[in-house]
Amino acid sequence: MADSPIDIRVIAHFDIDCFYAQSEVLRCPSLRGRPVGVTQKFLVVTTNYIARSLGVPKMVSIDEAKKVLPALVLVNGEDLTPYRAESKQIMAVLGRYGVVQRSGLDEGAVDITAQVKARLQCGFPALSFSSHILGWEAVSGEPGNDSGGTFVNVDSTKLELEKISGVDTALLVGSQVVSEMRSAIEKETGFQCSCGVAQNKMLAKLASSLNKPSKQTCLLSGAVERFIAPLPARKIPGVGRQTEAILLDLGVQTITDLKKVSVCQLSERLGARIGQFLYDACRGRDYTPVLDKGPPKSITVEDSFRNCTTLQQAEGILRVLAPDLIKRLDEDRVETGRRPKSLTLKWRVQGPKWNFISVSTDLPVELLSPSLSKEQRAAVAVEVASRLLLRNLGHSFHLVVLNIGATNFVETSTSDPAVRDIRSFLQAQGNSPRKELKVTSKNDARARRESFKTMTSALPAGPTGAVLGLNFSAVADSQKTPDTHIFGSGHVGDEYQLSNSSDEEDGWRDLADQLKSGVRASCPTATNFTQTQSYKDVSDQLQSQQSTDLLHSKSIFKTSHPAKLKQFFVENEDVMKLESPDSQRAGVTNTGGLHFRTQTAGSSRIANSIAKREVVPESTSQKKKRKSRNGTLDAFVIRK
DNA sequence: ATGGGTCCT
DNA sequence: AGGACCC
Repeated sequence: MADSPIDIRVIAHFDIDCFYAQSEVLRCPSLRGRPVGVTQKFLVVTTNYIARSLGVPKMVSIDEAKKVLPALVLVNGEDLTPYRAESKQIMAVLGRYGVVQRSGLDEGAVDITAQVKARLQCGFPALSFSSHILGWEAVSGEPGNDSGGTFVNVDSTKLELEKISGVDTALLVGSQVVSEMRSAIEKETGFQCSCGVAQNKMLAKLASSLNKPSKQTCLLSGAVERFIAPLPARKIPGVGRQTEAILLDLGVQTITDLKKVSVCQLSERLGARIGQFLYDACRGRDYTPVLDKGPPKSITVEDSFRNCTTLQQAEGILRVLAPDLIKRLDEDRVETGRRPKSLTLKWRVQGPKWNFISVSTDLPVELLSPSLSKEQRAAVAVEVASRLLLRNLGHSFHLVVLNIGATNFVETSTSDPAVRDIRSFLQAQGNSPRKELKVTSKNDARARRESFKTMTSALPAGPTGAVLGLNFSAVADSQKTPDTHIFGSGHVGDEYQLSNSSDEEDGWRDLADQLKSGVRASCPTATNFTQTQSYKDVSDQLQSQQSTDLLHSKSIFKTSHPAKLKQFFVENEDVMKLESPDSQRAGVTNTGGLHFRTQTAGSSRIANSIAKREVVPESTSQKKKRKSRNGTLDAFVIRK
């Protein structure tokens, strides 16, 4: 039965040809035309196709490779930094054509169904591309080739359109799209790749490895069964050594063998999930969508070595690794705004058992603190890691691999790209229409906003203040510990009820009274930091006191969560640094990222607008007035 | 094996 | 925390 058009998918699987080796050749043109191998430690991890044609496969020892081919040019590829950067460029090109699911630096699946459908809107589009095609005979009337597919320069004149099924039509148009994608990648990044086009991720991946390098293979529907039937079960992505061994025990070698085993039998030996997966896979079925997995869930650095038997040696290794980790975490923060919560240490000891041992701990906030030098932060990492090692290894050990990394990333206020660079953000406010801020965090950001609305609408009408820029609100913890506050992030445009007093300090006191009167039990509200002390001062204070007045003159709240408060200060330090005498002069109280302007009764227009939750641009006269005092803040906009 | 990653249990 | 899998 034919698939309904709504079920048809066209998936392309891309695989950059010998990625590391190609990268080295691209960055060092004198290598072009020569056999090249990329090394990590004592291994040649990959070779270009020239080297392969001269007898050097990938994953051989350097000694062996040199013996086979003395002319082999070896390049060290232990530092993945350039590969990561190039991979990102390539993935960005792919991303223009559909959702991309990366797997490793050099591979990815792209769902190009939408592209295909768009081209079929106006009937069968003109085709012009070269591809290997399995099942060619069914759509052309020409003879086909089952080993690797028929190589054809496709154009519409070769096709017997009336004979082609909807699925195959889509796959052929998809191949046209893929041909253009490969050209785009090569033109924009220099990289050549191989590609498979099929109805699902598994088949596309299998097809992509059929013809290399720099070739594409299309697997038409009629050829699926006979293509996969003779393949070893191990070829199914997801079937590794262990599963292969169990299948062999069941008498299964090929996909054809696998088809004869019942789901029950498979599930018995391998668990229901893998059982069902294999049952589908050997029939060419893979219903899993192409999913963008987002930024990495862990960032780690590691090294391997021959002997590391003392803590001093381990620390030496960590001192090399830690700066790399810090650098990568910083880059990640610039890109994503998130922060890792856990530090993991993983190692392998010498011996027949090659398994990794791993431990994790809370990642010390100092590791990410912008006020500490990179060296200081690296030293913190080394210290924590070495303590972890000492605790878990005892005194006699022999490490061969050491890995340190960060996981458990959480969104922060700066995870929102719109507020990541508050400097440009604030500058942009005056000139551009207000950007809708997206609340992306899966946590309680939405709930917080909702409860905030409840709070602001429940409060009596009256003069109101509004947050001008990025703000942080203190979320009341719970009733059980009065005077306890957890610090979280608020949002641009959140509104706060302030006092009608023109005296800032009274305003804050009123706010505190509101909180005390019970509003805070269920609602987030504003808190008040002033930026008169550096993080270090606060940190010292926090360390010396269990509960501390935040700051002298304007502090209202106490905290019973010094650790969380400290975390908050570290997280937001870069924002807090924005504090400038200018904003003081402007009559704006910048309180640790909170930009408040107190509205007196005279500003009824704005007060009303806030009540109605309108967007209110600052009036020209207001702006002029303020600009005459200072020019740092360009807009006063209230949202919702 | 290398220097990374993923997801599941 | 460890295992199986992927490149």
